Amino acid sequence: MPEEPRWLDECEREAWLALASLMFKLPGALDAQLLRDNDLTLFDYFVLSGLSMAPGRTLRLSALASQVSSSLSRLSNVLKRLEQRGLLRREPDPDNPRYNRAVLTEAGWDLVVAAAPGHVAAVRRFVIDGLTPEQITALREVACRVTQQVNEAAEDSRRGC
Amino acid sequence: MPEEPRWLDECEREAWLALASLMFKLPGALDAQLLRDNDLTLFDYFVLSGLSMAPGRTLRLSALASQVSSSLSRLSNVLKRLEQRGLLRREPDPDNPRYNRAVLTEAGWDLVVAAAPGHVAAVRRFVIDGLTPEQITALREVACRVTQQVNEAAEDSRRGC
DNA sequence: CGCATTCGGTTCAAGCTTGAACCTCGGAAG
DNA sequence: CTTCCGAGGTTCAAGCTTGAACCGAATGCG
Repeated sequence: MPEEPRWLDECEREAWLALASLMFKLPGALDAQLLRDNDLTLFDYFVLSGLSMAPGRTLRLSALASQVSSSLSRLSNVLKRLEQRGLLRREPDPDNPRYNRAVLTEAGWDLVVAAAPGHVAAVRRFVIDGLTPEQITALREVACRVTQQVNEAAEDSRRGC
Repeated sequence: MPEEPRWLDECEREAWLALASLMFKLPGALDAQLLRDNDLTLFDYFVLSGLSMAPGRTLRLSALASQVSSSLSRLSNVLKRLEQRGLLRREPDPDNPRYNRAVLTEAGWDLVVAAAPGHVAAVRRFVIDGLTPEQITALREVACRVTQQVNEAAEDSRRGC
């Protein structure tokens, strides 16, 4: 249906290629640090850290999934592994027993506390410390905007079923 | 070794979380469009597109790997699949027969040409069209900077062996 | 000359992600 | 009442990525 598509101009192309390069490399770099030092992937860390900041160190699974931008399927698999390592438990939500929640254990909390400094240092090294304050603000705005566009598209295509 | 780590302030944290969210969602959204419409992953597309823009539609494997920010191992696996689909060939480099090159076939070229409009439209929809020209420039600078930091860290750790 | 290292690339096993299929439970609609 | 549907989760097979081990060909370097 696109008769003559609108190609990217030079500036847009460079921005997109740079972003693509970032997307391909940054996750690997952060994964590598966490795996080496704490035997966690970046995704594992986000899950545990998300729980650690929630009231009662607890979240409903679907809330957790949306917080870490993942499918329920992926989250379920990861939770199984983390539960086997004793870092969290799954249990029915006492308020509404048809929901499940994930609860961070003491061991899970300790691991987040132990992993956080190294992880934050890596985020600084790779991302934050190379940028000016204006660039950090711009990054936040751009990334929020893009995330929002992606979410809207996802909702649209759900509606379009 | 980190006595009291430098945590992220509110602004830095927001920027980092937004970027993380982007990194988790954007690749999936672009993959989904290409898979649905052209049976290619984003990574496949970058490989084919990289070849299509190279002189002679040909690149040495290691040059291609660095262009698409991937390990040689990953590239080798992907090339095997793309070669089986007849989209490219591998052959020794005539200039220096100990190197191998990947050469885009006619079918590969046709597929890139067919896939490009839809892919560009998705990049516009998810990324470019939501941003002002200043934001696009800022994005390029930020993403370049981050990529560079990651590359430097990778080189450092290679040196540090 | 010979030894070791590096570079370019491939392969393999282990682990991770994805999407589809499935299950259960609680409404809403007929 | 019962039938249907959707939301919350889980599971499974298929496919992808990763890192380590490996190979052959050059290129030091002693």
